[in-house]
Amino acid sequence: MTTINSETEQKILRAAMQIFSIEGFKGARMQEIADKAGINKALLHYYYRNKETLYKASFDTLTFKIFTQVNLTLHKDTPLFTKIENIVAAYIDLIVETPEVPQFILNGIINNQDELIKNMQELPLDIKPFMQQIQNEILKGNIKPIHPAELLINILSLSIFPFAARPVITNVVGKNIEFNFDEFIKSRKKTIPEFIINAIKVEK
Amino acid sequence: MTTINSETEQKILRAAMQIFSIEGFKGARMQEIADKAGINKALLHYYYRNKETLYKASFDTLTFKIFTQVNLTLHKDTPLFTKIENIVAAYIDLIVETPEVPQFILNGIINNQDELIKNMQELPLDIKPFMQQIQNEILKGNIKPIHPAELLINILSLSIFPFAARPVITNVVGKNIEFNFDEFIKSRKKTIPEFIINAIKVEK
DNA sequence: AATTTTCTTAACCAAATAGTTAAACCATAA
DNA sequence: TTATGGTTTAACTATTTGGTTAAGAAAATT
Repeated sequence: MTTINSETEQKILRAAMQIFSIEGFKGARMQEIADKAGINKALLHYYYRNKETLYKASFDTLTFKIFTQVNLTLHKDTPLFTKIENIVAAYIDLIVETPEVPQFILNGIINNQDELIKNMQELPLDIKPFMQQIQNEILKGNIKPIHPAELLINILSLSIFPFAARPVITNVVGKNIEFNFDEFIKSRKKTIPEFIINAIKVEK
Repeated sequence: MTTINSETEQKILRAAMQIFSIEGFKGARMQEIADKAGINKALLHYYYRNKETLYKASFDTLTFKIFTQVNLTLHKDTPLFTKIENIVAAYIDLIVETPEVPQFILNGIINNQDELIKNMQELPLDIKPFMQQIQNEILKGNIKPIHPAELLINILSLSIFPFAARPVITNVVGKNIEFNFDEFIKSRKKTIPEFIINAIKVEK
């Protein structure tokens, strides 16, 4: 490859991320990925020695994108409540843009790709400043005592889970009432931060 | 089989649920399931014609267990806040007991087993009374306005997601601070309901 | 004791699929 | 023009694995 990231390589990566997300590691076929990328199997192996290599490249690309994004939001010097809004919005936008992300990550976990998870430790995500900010707000009496890690996990849970569980949600809820998932997600950018802020803020 | 559910059949189902949870449908090997069940492949096919049958049986067994449990909690005639505590506790207990559940369900989703998801519609889960109860509390001014379905989804998100994302959480959080997942989960039976109730209750 | 059901062993088949290889084509840049 | 590296085609291999089969052993049922 002449350039560090040739166009073809990008096409392959994009295709691989999609197929792996939907099919999982074992379920994905190299032929299918090649087809989706608009190339052939031989060229696929020309760029990526084997399935593992391709999978790892896909996983790394996605996680790096997410972690960088989240890390950026966490480090910006904004008031806590605004920051919470930003984190939620960043997550939701990211997932709407590339809906395969949560499935892919969870699939990576499920397939017990321990190595991959270990590699995530190398990724840029430093939650200490955010945790410090929360501690400060607690000390100042602005929010109720809560473990900073727990607050972060709650934010992630509320933002990500509905995407992973989408089919179950639409079926179970839709069975009972009128329900439009896309509208629901749109509204969540507002309702999640509201929910969280209500949960932690101290009435004065 | 003479009895409706022979001991062997149970052993197979248990093994299948575990393997399918970890490996997914494609990733699971019949031989591996047979080994885990302590029997041989021929007998496996003696009880379950093929992989699909076995997968469906596993999925149905698990989902039926969950849905029945949750449905029971939702229908009990308890005050809303108590009910929220009960739902969370029921979920956490259930997952701690059979940790493969969330992974299995998500794997089912990922593998696009549309049929299976459709089958879930047949399962006993009627959320209307719970939604009615929430509406009543809103009208009585006891809790802030929130879409009942959204509240339910929030409850599920906070309860289930950490299990699905466990490896990521332990790595990311553990990288920054001392973190014990089991203790964290234990504490969640209290902190999740607190968090939710704080988020929705009206100060008087 | 006779019979039916459950279970094992072990060999086998067929399909799917990861990965290889070789020969040739094509664009581009030296 | 020629050399190089990206790309295609197509055939081939080796392996994995779902599923079958047959013969019989063990256990339960009659």
